[in-house]
Amino acid sequence: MLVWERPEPPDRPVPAPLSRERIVHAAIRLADADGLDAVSLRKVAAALDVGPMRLYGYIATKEELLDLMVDAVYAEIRPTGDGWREVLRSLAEATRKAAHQHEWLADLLGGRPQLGPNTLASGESVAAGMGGVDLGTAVPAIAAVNAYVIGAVRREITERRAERASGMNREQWQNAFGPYLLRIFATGQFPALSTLVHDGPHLDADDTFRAGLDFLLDGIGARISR
Amino acid sequence: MLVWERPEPPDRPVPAPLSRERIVHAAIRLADADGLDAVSLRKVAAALDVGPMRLYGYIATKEELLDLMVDAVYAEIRPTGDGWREVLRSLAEATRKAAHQHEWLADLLGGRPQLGPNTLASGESVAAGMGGVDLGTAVPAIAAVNAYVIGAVRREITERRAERASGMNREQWQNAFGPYLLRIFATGQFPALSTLVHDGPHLDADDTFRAGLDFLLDGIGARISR
DNA sequence: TATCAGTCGATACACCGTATCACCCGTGGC
DNA sequence: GCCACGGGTGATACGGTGTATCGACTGATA
Repeated sequence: MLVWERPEPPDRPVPAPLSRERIVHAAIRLADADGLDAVSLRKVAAALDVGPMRLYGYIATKEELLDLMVDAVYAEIRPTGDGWREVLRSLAEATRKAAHQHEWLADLLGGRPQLGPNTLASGESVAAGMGGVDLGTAVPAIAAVNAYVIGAVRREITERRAERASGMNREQWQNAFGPYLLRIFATGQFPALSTLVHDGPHLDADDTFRAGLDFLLDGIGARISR
Repeated sequence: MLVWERPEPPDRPVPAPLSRERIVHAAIRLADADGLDAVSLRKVAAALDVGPMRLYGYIATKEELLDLMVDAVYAEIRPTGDGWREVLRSLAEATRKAAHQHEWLADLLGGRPQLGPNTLASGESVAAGMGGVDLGTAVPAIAAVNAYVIGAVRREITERRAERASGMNREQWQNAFGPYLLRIFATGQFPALSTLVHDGPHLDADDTFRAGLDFLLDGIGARISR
């Protein structure tokens, strides 16, 4: 058998070897582009030019893949700052920023126990930054900030999607849901809510997030200095 | 034709006519029993002794069914109390209680815009109870409490499921994940986190939820009385 | 060179949400 | 009283999902 009968095909370069990292990265790219629903094992495998079953040599289940995706994003979430307040604020802002870059994170945050290396490293940064605060306060404070961030980011991304789905900007959104809400409010069933929506401030997403976070940090601060 | 020729068949009573309410109720029962994954249009239809396509005469899509389920649960969430603090606390506790009775609520909360009648009625109760608080504070305060509740409930239910999945009680959970965490902590990569887990308080779910909620309400109170 | 072990992926299964459309039944018109 | 029609119903179908199974091929070893 002659050597040149099996030349290295130049237009089909030898693929990089499969790995957890390549799989997770491909899944993240799919999710970033088309949302979490676009992440199926078949599509991830296809993006890697591989049969679907091949992935099971690297991950046990789809849930594990989702967990790995979350942990991969946590690589970008490294709270820093001087003092507990800056650290907790940094944690919140970094998580929110990550969710802006990867909207699907909002669907996954808080939905599974996260014990991956990057998540733990993020936790380590927070724990280290709480130096001086007594543990009896630090533990519930961290838990509270985490809970707030999960919920706030979830609501924010949900609202963003709703706006995007029905037209583009907030004005069009009001045109879409406005009639329905106007009709509801016109019935007079919800007078206080109507007043609140009508006369209340129309904060943007940034201000809303920070206002809530400030409430929480103020409350924590009051406990610490007590 | 004689009257008794068509008696009411006693063992096959005429089925109640189909309705949104009956569909939603059946779906909630399925979700309560076996989780959200057990809610498929086919199973809901089967529970109602009906073909799957029949449901599309009452709901447009599965997402709409999920929205209706959430709104139905909001019928139980009617915050009451004297003064903004009691009202917000009542909102939080009632939502948490509902999630305890319907764990799937934790998966849905905050994941879709909720404009159903019961959700709006709940919002009305909150808005009405905030009387006296200036709107510039009330709006972000309500948003913050909602965000906190969504995240806190999500984390709590997630943890409860993890415990239930790996044995039964907290001790068994520690035996399941303990070795992994011990090995991680033994590497010394996460000293601060390790200290926090080791020497920190081990609050139960009730205390954790209330501690975070108190932080938030304290912070809101500081703003109101300023 | 022959055998074997192990990896890989094609195929299969059960299930999903939902589009389509033939059928059947009840009703109105003749 | 009979028939044609129209609309609601639900069987069937389609394209997708996660994953179990298992035959075939590959590479290494005796």
